[in-house]
Amino acid sequence: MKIETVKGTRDFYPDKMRFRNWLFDKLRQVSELYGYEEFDGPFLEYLDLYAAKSGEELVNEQTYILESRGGEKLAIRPEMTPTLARMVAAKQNELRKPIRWFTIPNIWRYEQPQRGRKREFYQWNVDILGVESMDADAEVVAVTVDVLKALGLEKGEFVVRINNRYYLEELLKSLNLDLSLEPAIYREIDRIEKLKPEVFRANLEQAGLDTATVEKLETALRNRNFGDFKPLRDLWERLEQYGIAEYVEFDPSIVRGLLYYTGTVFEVWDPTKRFRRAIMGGGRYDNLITALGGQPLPGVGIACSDVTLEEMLEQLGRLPKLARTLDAFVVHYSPAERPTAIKVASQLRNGGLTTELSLSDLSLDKQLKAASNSGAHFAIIVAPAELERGEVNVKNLQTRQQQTVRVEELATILKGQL
RNA sequence: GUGGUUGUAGUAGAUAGGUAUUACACCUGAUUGUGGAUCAGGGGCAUUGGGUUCGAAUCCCAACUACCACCCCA
Repeated sequence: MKIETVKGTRDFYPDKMRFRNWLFDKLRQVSELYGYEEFDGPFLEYLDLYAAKSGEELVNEQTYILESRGGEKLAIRPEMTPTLARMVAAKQNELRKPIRWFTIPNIWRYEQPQRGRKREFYQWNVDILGVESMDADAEVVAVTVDVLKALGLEKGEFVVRINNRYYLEELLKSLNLDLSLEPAIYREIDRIEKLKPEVFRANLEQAGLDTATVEKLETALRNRNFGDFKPLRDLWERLEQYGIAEYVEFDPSIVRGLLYYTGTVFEVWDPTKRFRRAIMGGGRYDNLITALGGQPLPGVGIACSDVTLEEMLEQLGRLPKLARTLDAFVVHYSPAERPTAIKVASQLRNGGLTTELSLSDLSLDKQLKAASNSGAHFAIIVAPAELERGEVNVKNLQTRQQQTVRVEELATILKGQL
């Protein structure tokens, strides 16, 4: 019987794990540079937590739902923001404001896997709560830009497209649109880039708009100038002060699917359009905490997945080359030297050097080959003749140069040469 | 959930019905105290399950995977 991985899941062999750790380290470093603290929550939540605000599609179609033995409906987390909101609401008064938190949880969504999209993935979330002004939104965008730069992306390789849902609302009002049509209209607006113009027009006319209105809407959505709409003006002023205005652009067609967003919404895109989808997404959610029983507390956050980031880096040829690193590999000439080899290895480890010890009595040839394949900087060869003088051979596996070193000085000397 | 493409050793990549090829990797060896070269030798593979056929990697069906387009999204 051959058992494979569950559809849409991944094994992280050490090679892959090295990349994942590298990625997470970058995400943590940048988050912490801005004063964000890491948190985590449970893998399972009550389904009700998502029922209210996450959006029908996400909850009904994409969430893994299971029943506990006690008959309660549980959900495997399909996103992290509701957990964050629940945690914040539960201890709202004792938490220092503003709340700056980040997390990298694994998230599950029942979707058709394809490139850049799995069923289990890790999702970096950065959130700031307790700030009403656009200062918070600007900070989140700044963290986002810095993360992408830290991952090695350069200007022109990504763009943060920003909109404000209230701007869009006013726009629709100015066109005298029936507000009951809004969800349908938003949906089409969100997809405008992917749809052919004819299809876009046809869809909207089907939703009840007349041709003249559709044309006006199209023109308005092409507008890259938000005029005197204050929240966006405030935001842009800050973005300029951060020095990141060159990485962002205003795009009135950004909507986002989650119901809880209010005000600012933004997405990171690949300007070359190699990805026909957002790489990151986020926005402001001013009502979510009250929806979960807390006092009013505004929030802004962004999320992205390890899968899309990896795909993005790969497409751009920016995947880091991460070799396994090991300081020393200790080999011995014959079984008689093994006790000393063990002592030598312990000594190196006590000195803080990562050290692998050969555990077999294979020929020196084989052991050196193993040392070479281990990725170690040095092979330490414990052999009888040198041992009589209290010395071991140290071979630099890159330069192939060999030196003789007194056992007591080994750790110190190696540290100096790494 | 819908439609399409796909699946050959660890990896890459031939094979258009007749005992599966090659490269790299791997293992063994080349007078026994030194790894990456060279040489010689070696093991391992047609996703799975059915069907057609004297005979299937090859044709047909199904399942599964990955990928692509919808859908949606990170």
